[in-house]
Amino acid sequence: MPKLGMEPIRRAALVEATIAEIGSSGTLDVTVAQIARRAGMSSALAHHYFGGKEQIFLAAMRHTLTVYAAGVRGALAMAKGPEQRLEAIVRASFASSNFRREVVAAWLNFYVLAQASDDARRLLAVYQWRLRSNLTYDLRPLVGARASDVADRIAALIDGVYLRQTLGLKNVQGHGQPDEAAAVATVMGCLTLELQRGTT
Amino acid sequence: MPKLGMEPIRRAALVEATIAEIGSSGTLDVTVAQIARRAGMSSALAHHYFGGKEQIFLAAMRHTLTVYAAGVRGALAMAKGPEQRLEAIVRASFASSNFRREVVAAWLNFYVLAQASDDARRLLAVYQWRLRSNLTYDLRPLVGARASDVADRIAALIDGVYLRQTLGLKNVQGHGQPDEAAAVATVMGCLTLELQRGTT
Amino acid sequence: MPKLGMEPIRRAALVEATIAEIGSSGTLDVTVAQIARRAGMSSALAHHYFGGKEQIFLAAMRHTLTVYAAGVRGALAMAKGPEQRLEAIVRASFASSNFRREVVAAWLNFYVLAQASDDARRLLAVYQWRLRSNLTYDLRPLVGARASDVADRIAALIDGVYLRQTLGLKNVQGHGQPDEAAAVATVMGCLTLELQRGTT
Amino acid sequence: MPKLGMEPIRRAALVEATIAEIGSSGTLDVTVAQIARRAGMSSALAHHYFGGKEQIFLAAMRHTLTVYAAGVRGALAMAKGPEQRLEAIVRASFASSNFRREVVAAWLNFYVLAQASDDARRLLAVYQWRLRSNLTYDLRPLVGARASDVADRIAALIDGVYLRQTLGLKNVQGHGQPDEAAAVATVMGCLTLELQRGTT
DNA sequence: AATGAATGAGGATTCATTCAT
DNA sequence: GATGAATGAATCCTCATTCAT
Repeated sequence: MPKLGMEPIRRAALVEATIAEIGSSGTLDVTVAQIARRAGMSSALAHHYFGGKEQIFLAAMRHTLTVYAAGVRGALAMAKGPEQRLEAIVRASFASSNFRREVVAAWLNFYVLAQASDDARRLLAVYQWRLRSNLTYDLRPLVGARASDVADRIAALIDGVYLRQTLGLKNVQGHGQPDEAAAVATVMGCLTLELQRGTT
Repeated sequence: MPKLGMEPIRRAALVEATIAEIGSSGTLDVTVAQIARRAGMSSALAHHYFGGKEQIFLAAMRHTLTVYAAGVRGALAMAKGPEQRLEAIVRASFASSNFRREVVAAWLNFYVLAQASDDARRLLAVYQWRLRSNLTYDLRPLVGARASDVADRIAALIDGVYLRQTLGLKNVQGHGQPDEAAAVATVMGCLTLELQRGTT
Repeated sequence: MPKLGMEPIRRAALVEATIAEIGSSGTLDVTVAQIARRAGMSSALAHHYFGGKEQIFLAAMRHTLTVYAAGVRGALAMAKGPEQRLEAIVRASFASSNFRREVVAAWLNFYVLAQASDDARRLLAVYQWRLRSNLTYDLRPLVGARASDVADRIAALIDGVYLRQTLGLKNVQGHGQPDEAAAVATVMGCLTLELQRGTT
Repeated sequence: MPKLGMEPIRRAALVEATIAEIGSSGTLDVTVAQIARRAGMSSALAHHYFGGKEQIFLAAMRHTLTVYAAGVRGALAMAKGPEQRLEAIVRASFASSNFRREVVAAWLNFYVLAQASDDARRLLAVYQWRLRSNLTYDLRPLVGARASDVADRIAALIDGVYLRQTLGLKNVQGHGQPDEAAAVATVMGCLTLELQRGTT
């Protein structure tokens, strides 16, 4: 029962399915047919709407990064002062919407995709640039000239926690399923020390 | 001219070629034929020696991790006292033998491989366990009960620096090519603060 | 705004588009979607009007041959006597309405279509039969019993000139774009000799 | 039972099969699988040896043109004097090795291929150039300045006879199966008149 | 020890065609 | 009348893997 205006619905379904499929296989070795099946349509339709596999991947990536960015933006909107804002960024980074098994696995694979696709690399670069920019902005009043270095450290730490999470091992001290609290604690531990040290 | 004792030579050549090929493509989407060609032999011979593609990958992984472990061990042997030993671990992690573009790219892909292969996951788990164990051992006398948390933090930070390096962006403040000094500085910055805080 | 009597307009547009598309690609490897797009409608509508791809092709063929036949008929109507009529046929064959790059390319492909489609073969056969018939009729009084042979020769020559034109090479001595005058000269050269020889 | 030196054998088999397949379908719409099956191997092997479908087609074309050229060369070697040489060319053009149903059909399709492939176009251009060159060379002493025009005429006539043959209609007065004698007669009829006219 | 030969399985992509609106 | 939606069926091509030599 074909209707009009299916395109956005189909595209969204495919993006979700792509993340889920990458997440569940842990790999980019996912066929368009698998993705399409999970999204409830034929692979031909997937091609029709996206033009090709890489574009499907890129759309999934864009979506993931957009959701992440929205989370950070929302958290920042409610935070008062640099300290709160920094913690908001960290918490948003591990909010349950992003820090789920499948999303984390997809994230890892986006880094791989970025090795081969310029578009993908650009997307990731923007994400990193924004994160670093956000961190630096709020670190400046707190740690002065060290802001830049500290931002790098925190950003790397966040990515590192994500990366370790992909193994499904206890990233900090717990479970196996992503542990938001532990992840936040790991990063905040570092951040706290930096803030204590201050601008020296 | 078939020779005796060719096996170890062939295997080593294939392992090197595998890392190089993964490194240069940035992906596990590498054909056995490519690897074999780079190693100067037919793909049939590669199969003969390793039995299959996955085993080639695993051997490459094992090799990479072994080289890394040897580097750490060597560095530890010359270090005196916990502080020196900790720094030795960090330095070894970014020693030029490991921290090269292609090796870093391979490393990333090993994390992906670990998502799909139990053997690969085990190898990475051992690496992480060993790193954490080393760190905890030397942190204990310096930060007491916090050793475990700090070890997690440092380990995650190291992996994060690696991960960011894959994008070829400035991982800390510079360049584009792996910058050993910057990487060490990033991690040591965190470690120093932790040590300053001590056991409180 | 659906209108009445759209059918003939749509059909004509599709036929034109088909010839143009075959002409510009040089091949029958043309998708219905391409044709429909060029004709300014959806491919579904193209199917609606023609029932299928082959019928679209056949319609384009029929149209091309019809235009050609009309050209010949018109030219014959104004010619006096066998010689003039023969020349009229030759001239009409290379009149600019037919002897255009895209039409020539389409023509070539109709020969290919005729290999696979009986309907197409019939259409071409009729064209050839008519041409031969026209030629023979006017040759008879001029070359007597040789009329049949000469007609074959002239007909083959006309087709040969068309065929060579598809390569875009100098069909006779010049250019690259269809050269009506040169084509006519080539054929008339042969015809003139035959007429000079007469009925012997 | 794999042997060595299979490559030339396989390639030859594929070339033959390609011509046969194009000939029997009358189209370039032939799948690699069909060709490979006819040649007694898997389609994968066909790709292995040729790299792709277009190259298979080009090889078939090259082969066809090479056989034709060899035929002409052989005929010329035994001919004495311009007249004999000219007739030799014409006869060779319709020798049974070339003038077979399937080869003629393939020939037609090579013209189509030439519309889309530069390599194919080049091959056909070389054939035409050689034919024209051969004709002109021997026509010069017989028809003087008209050599060039006459060569064009004869060449076009030869191609036209081929083209008409693709329809399987009586190209001259007979049969349905290629009629070598009739074809030769058609072309020689024209040539004879030209020679009689001489250099005027 | 080493490889050319060979293939089955699979995957991205295209396209004619159908259908509900 | 007209079209977006949707798909099954192909087709080209790749590749890991096997085997006979």
